[in-house]
Amino acid sequence: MSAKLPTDERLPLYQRLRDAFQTRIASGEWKPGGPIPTEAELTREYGVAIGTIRKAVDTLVSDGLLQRSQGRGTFVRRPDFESSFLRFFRQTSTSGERITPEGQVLARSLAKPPQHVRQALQLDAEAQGLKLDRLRKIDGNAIFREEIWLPHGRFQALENIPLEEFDNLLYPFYESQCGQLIASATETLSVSRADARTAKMLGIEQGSPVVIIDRTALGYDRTPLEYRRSWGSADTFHYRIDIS
Amino acid sequence: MSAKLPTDERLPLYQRLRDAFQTRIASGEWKPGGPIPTEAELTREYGVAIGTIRKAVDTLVSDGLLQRSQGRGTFVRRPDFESSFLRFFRQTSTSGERITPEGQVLARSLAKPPQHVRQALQLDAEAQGLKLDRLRKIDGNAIFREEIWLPHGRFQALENIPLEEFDNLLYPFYESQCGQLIASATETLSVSRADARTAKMLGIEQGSPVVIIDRTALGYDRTPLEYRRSWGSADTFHYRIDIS
DNA sequence: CAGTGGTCTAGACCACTCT
DNA sequence: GAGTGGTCTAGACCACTGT
Repeated sequence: MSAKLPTDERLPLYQRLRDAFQTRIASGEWKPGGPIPTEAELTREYGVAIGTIRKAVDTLVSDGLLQRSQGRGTFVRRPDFESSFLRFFRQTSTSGERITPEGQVLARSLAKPPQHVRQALQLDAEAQGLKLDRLRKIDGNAIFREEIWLPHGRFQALENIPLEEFDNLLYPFYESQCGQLIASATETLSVSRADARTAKMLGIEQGSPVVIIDRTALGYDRTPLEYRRSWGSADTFHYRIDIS
Repeated sequence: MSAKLPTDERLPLYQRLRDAFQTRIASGEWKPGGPIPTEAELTREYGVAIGTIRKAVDTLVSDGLLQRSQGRGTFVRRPDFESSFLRFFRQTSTSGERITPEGQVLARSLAKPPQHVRQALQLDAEAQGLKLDRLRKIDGNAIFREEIWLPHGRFQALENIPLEEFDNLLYPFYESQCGQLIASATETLSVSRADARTAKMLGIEQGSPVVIIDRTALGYDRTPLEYRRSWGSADTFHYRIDIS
């Protein structure tokens, strides 16, 4: 009855189970938002004690991949980037509620990405990239602008969709149009001064401080799927962290 | 044999154990860097199963308060702020190793702290604060400057120590001189432009972008012990986060 | 009510560290 | 070798969710 656990036999059982679960999420067998089998079922399927199953699930829960709900089941978590990103540019005026800024794709092109983008997306020198220029607004005010690079191979479907039909949130859009799921991301934050183009788009003075956020977004199998650079006025920027 | 667990009886055992452990850390009974009793001893002392002890310890480990070491024991973690803070201002030139910047206290004064500091330190309107002006350098180059506010009551010992005798790292210094232990902190990051004083101290142009980090540091019992504002040139600033 | 995850127990054996 | 934390098992009972 016990299913095969392909990973290294020397590893602890619960780690091998975690890898197996992660693979089932990455492959789409366990779908984002959907439930995974119950602990009792997994116990039967893998032939291990329920405590071991629980420990494997625990690690994925603390990694943010799964979500438990007592009495209902355990679910594949759908990561919520847009709001997490927004925390950076906190509107001082707002009532404190979460607002998702509008997103408008201004331009699209097919080109060879520059070297640092190639590296982030792990593309070889000849690979083509799909580039999107995008503006994010709240209440009609430009908050930040974005340059997005996608590996052409996986995102061909986006090539012919009219720009007006791009959704406000891109990650669900990637999922519905291209079957590509974003699972996690790494961001690097730095500060620079606005160039002419950025200043014009954001309605700020050229040379005034801007925050730059570089994001590489990964799929469940940790393949890089998107590289994104965002520019926002530094004035509205506040970021909070807890250390221990 | 079972020790008393003062916290709410309706809470799960492992959470009440965690609270009890946290209290023993906060009180100094379990000292930073030192070992806590073995799991077997705790099992006897509290009269619960070892698995429950382990779960309580697990939560404190993932909170960063404890650290396990197989075969040796479990230890109270001494948080390592200085290096974590440094990650922000990463030297592009360096070899990638961790360097602790030198810290030099330039001035000290006793004054009523401004309102936002009072609030952060939870001081009443009449309370006095000890203020330190400090410069942090790497290889003799100023990296950032700091303004530090301490509640006078707990830090009186610092009042008469010659400024040259302040250590490079303040948190161990607080511990040895005043018996005050820092356990965690919250930081807020924002961007501004250098005023005349900051520009001069950092050797940058007035008006150029600077990163401001506001930190409130807490003791193990979550009492605010230090408020600190740091200014650094935005050019050398890079901060990395992982989202999921 | 049946089914889910949450808590708790008791004990076996393993892997590592120190002396 | 003695003692520590790490892994794994097996099973009992509780709390919550949906029907």
